Amino acid sequence: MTTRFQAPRGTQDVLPELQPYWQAVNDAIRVVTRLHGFRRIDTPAFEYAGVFEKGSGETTDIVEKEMYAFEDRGGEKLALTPEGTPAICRAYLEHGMASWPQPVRLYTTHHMFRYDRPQKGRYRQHTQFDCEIFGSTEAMVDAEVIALLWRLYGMLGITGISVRLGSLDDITPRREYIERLKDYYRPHLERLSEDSQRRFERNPLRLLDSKDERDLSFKENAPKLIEQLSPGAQAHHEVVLAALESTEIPVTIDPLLVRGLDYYNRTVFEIVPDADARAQGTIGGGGRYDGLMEILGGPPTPGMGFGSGIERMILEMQRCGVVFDAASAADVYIVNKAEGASAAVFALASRLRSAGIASIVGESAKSMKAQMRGANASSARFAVIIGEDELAGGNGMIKDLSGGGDQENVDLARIPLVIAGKLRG
RNA sequence: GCGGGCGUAGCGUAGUGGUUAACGCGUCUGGUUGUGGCCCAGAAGAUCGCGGGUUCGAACCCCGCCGCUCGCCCCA
Repeated sequence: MTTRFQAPRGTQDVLPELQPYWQAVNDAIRVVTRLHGFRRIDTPAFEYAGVFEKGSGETTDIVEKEMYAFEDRGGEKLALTPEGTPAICRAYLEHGMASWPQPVRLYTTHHMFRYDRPQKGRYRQHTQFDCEIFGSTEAMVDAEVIALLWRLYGMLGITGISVRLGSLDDITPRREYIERLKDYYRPHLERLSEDSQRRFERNPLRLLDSKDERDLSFKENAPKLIEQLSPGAQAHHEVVLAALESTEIPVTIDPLLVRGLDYYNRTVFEIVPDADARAQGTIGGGGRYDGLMEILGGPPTPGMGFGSGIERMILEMQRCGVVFDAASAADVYIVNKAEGASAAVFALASRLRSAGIASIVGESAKSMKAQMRGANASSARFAVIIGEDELAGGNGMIKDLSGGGDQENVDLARIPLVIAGKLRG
């Protein structure tokens, strides 16, 4: 052994013992999306880099410093999807979904790739559940999407979380607000933290998100966007809030909620554990993006959606004490101890499986004791022992492993039927 | 990208400069002629994350790298 490989930084193997969580999440996603009339779409693992450069915004961290971008052998600039929404928008345009009945409701689960420093709940490859609704400007749609995600978390047993809701207004009034915000901060620039000085140039909205002590007093007195929304955005916001409050979803208005993507307007939201204020505590978030399709070269098409990290959902499930019983590996474990009986044993296993009975065959080279130990470890309900005596009589010994170990000799041909009956009983 | 903590068999740990690195769980094999779970016995399994340095001697001290983790930036 000279070289030992390990999984690349920020990636992880999902071992069998964790699979029940993934299974539960995927099952719940299928149910909840059906309840809301969403249909599944799958997009490629990589896209032309331009999809994200234009779609997510060239100055966003996701594109600027986290994107896995590369040239293929033909010189095309590609990128592993760092973010789902632009890719789904691209598919919407490419397949003429504007001619489908509107609005179009789509969901997917997709690997996302971002070159970032890993932490608990933050990986270089993670899996995101994405929902998008295209073609509706209605505020009710925003509330519905949030409610869908809320319902999913409920189904998964995730508790102690709440919705943070904000509004980023429409693009033009937001630009005017940003100018007012910069006017407010400009005289104090020298006294701000280094991070905030950078934010002033790159992403002024983030100034309100600072946790640095030096910035706090300025933050408090800064003009808040949510308090001076344009009339249309204000009305929209009120409808979303009222709809959510009508369904007992705990909502707090977060005037400082800023999302990392450029394309959002009006509604933005995050769902966060109450006990965990860190950024990587956020399990899901999204918002409205009425201008994104045009940025990608399509006709004006409103959109609303979210992304939610499945790895983070699972961490929350574990925090909430959600556990699964260890699944048994099979219903039947065949103890194979007859000289030259491999064909007969193989055929028996095949007939059991055809009858829908999960079966594992022991290794004939191992002793009967060892194979019985294997049967026990597999937590199979029955062992079927095929030894010299049984084979000679055309029988198999069915042993019930659940209790004291009752066993009976049964004609080989009848074994699947008998076991099916016992499993039902 | 910046700062802190950690890294010993598959897993959880003990060992903090001096003989063949210890224990529990797990794995494998046995406990007489063909039988599990409990028990008992035995075995396999670790170049002490990797590389370099200090030292007569390093798992233990120093440096670099890799990985995990916590905080920041930011995101799911």
